[in-house]
Amino acid sequence: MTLTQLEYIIALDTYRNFVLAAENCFVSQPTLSMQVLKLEGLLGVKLFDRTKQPVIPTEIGMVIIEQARVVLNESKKIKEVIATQQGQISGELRIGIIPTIAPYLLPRVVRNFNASYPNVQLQIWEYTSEEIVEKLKLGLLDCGILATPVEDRSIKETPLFYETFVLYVSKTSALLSKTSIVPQDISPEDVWLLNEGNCMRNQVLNICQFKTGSEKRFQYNTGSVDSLRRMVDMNNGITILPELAISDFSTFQLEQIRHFESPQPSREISLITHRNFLKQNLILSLKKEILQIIPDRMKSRDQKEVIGIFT
Amino acid sequence: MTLTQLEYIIALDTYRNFVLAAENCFVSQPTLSMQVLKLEGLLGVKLFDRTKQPVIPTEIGMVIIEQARVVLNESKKIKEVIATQQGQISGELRIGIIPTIAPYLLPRVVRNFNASYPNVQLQIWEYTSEEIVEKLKLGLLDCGILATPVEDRSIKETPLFYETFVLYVSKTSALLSKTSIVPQDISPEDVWLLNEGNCMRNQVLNICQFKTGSEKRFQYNTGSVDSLRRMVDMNNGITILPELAISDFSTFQLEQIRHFESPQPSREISLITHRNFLKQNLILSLKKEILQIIPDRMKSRDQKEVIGIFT
DNA sequence: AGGAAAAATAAATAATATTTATAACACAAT
DNA sequence: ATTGTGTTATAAATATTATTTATTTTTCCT
Repeated sequence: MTLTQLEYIIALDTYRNFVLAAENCFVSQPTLSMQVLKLEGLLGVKLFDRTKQPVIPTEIGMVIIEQARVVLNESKKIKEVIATQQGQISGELRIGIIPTIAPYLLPRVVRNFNASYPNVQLQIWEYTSEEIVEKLKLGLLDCGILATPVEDRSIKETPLFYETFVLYVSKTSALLSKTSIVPQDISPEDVWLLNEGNCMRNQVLNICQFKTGSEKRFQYNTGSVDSLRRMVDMNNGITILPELAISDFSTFQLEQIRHFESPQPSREISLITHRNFLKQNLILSLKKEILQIIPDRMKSRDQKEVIGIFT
Repeated sequence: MTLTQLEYIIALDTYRNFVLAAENCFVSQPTLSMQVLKLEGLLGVKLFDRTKQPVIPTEIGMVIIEQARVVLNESKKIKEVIATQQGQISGELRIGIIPTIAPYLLPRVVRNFNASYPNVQLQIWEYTSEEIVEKLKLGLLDCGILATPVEDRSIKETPLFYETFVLYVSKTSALLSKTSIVPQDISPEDVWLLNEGNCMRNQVLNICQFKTGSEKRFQYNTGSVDSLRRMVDMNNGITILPELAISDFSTFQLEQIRHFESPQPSREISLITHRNFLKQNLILSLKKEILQIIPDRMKSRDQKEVIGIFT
C-alpha cells in the first residue's frame, strides 16, 4: 500500500471516472486503473463497482476511502509542520464563500491578505452553503466562509462575527416613517427575495415567518444582494440586507435603511474547515485578516438573535 | 514521501541505530540510510543528528516522527477496517503486563482466548508500568494491563476491575487474632516488600503510609508476590497480596489471610492502549475474555479505596 | 445493432527502491 | 600515533515497480 495508491482511490471517488481522476493526478488512465486494481488485490476487497456508470465505491470501499483521506491528510500535515516551524506563510488557500458575504468582505480582505502574505495564492469561489460543505469534504476547498451553524459532524466551525440584518425600504414605503421595525410590520408581498439555494433567503423567511411559497408578488430571483436593492429603488417594496452591505452606502441611501428592534435578527458568520483540516497557519492568518476589517461591534452577539439557515 | 520512508524514520527513532532499525524493517542498512536521506532532502530538514551516538532525532525531527507515527497508524487502520468487516479475529496481539497481575490472571485468560480465537497469536511480556507505557508509545506493544491511573496524555485507559489488597500474616503474628485490620496495626519492620520498580510496592507503601527507606528489616527484594508469601511462611512477618493471588489458596493458607476494614484499599486494573491505537477488535475480544473470568464483585469499586501507583 | 465513451489489458519503458561491496568516520584501547 | 571496532555514507549493479502508449474489451446510449 502506498500513499500514491490512496491518492488514486480518493481521486476516483471524487471524480467517479477513471479518465478524469487520472487527469487530476497527472497520470494516464491505465496507471490509475492498475494501481487501483493492485490496491484492491492487496486488500482483498473490491473498492469500486465498475459495472455501473458512473463508477461507484462499494460499501466497504466507502469506509476505506474515508480512512484513506485521513491518512493522506495526516501525511500532508508533515509538510505543514515544517512550513509552520520555518514561519513560512506560503502555498495556496482555496476558499469557498457564499455570495451574500463575498462582495462586502472579500475585496478588502484579499487586498490586505495579499499585501501581508505575498507568497500565498488565494483561490476564491462563490458557492452555496451546501456546495461549500460538499467540496470541503471532498478536499476541493480548504475552508469556507458562510452563515452557521451548519450542523455537520465532519465540519469544524470557528465563528468570526455576528452580522445584523437591516431593512432597505423604498421611498414610497409606509415603513419609512418608522424608526424601528418588528417583523410583523412587514407584508410578504412587499419583500424582494434572493433565489433558492441562498441560505440568506431562508433566514429572511425565518425572520418574517413567511411560509415558503406564500410570498411572491411577481417572480424576480437573484443571487445578488445588490440587485435586491436596485429592485427596491426601481420598483418599490422593501428588502432585507446584511449589515456589511450598507457599509459603503451614501448618506442618501442610508436614509432608506431601517433597523429591527433589539434583539436584532442576525447571522453568525464562521470560518469552517473539515475536521481533519490542513493549512492551519494559512487559515489562522486569513481569520486574523478578516477580523481586522470587521468593526468590533460585530464581533459580539449581544443584543442579537442568531437566525438559523434552515427553514 | 512514501509510507515506507515513514516506517524507516520511525524504526530509526525507535532503535536509534541504522543497523538495528534496518534489520527490523527487513532491509539492508544502506537502504534505510538512503531513504532517510532522501526524505530529509524532500522535506528540506534534517531529521536526525548522526554526529552523536546513539543517533538522535532533531527537534523538528521529533515532531515529524510523531506525525509519521500517526500517518502509519491511520494507514494500518485501513487493513483493520477490512478485518473487522469480515469478522476476522486474527493477527497478533502484543500485551505488556505487570508481574503482580500476570501469574494470577493470564493463565486462564490465555487458555480461553486461544480456544475462542485460534487465529490470534498472543505475545506477552512482563514489564514494569513505566516500561509498558514507553513501549506502547513506541508501538512495540498493542496494549498493556496494569494498575491505573497512569496519568499520561497519550495513553487511553479502560478500567477492567478493582482488586482489593489483603494481608497474609505468619502463624506467629499478633495480627492473626484480629478479624479485620487497619493500616495503623501494621509495623513497618514486619512487612515484606516487592522490589523497586513494581508499582504495587508503591501502593503497599501508600497503604501503610511508610516513608520510603524507613522500612526494611533485612533486605530481601523480589519481583514475585508468591515469593513474598513464602518468605512469610519461612521467616514470619506479614505481607500484602492482591486479591487474585489468593484465589487458588488452600483452606489452610486462607486461615492466614486477613482483610482490611472497609473501604478496603484496592488497585484499579486497566487495559491501556496508545491514543491512536490499532487492533480495536482484538483488544475488545481480550477485554471480554478477561472480564469473563473476573468475579462480579471485583468489577465494582464500591466499598473500595483505589490506591495510587506513585509514592 | 452500432457507435461512443469508458475501463482493462499487454508490452515496453522509465523510475526508483534495494542490494552487495566498499569507503569514510568516530571512538576506544593499546 | 595506531589499530580495531562499530558506526553511517557512498557507488555501482540489480531488481522491482510505476508509468506510458497502444490496443482490446466492456458498457452505455441511441
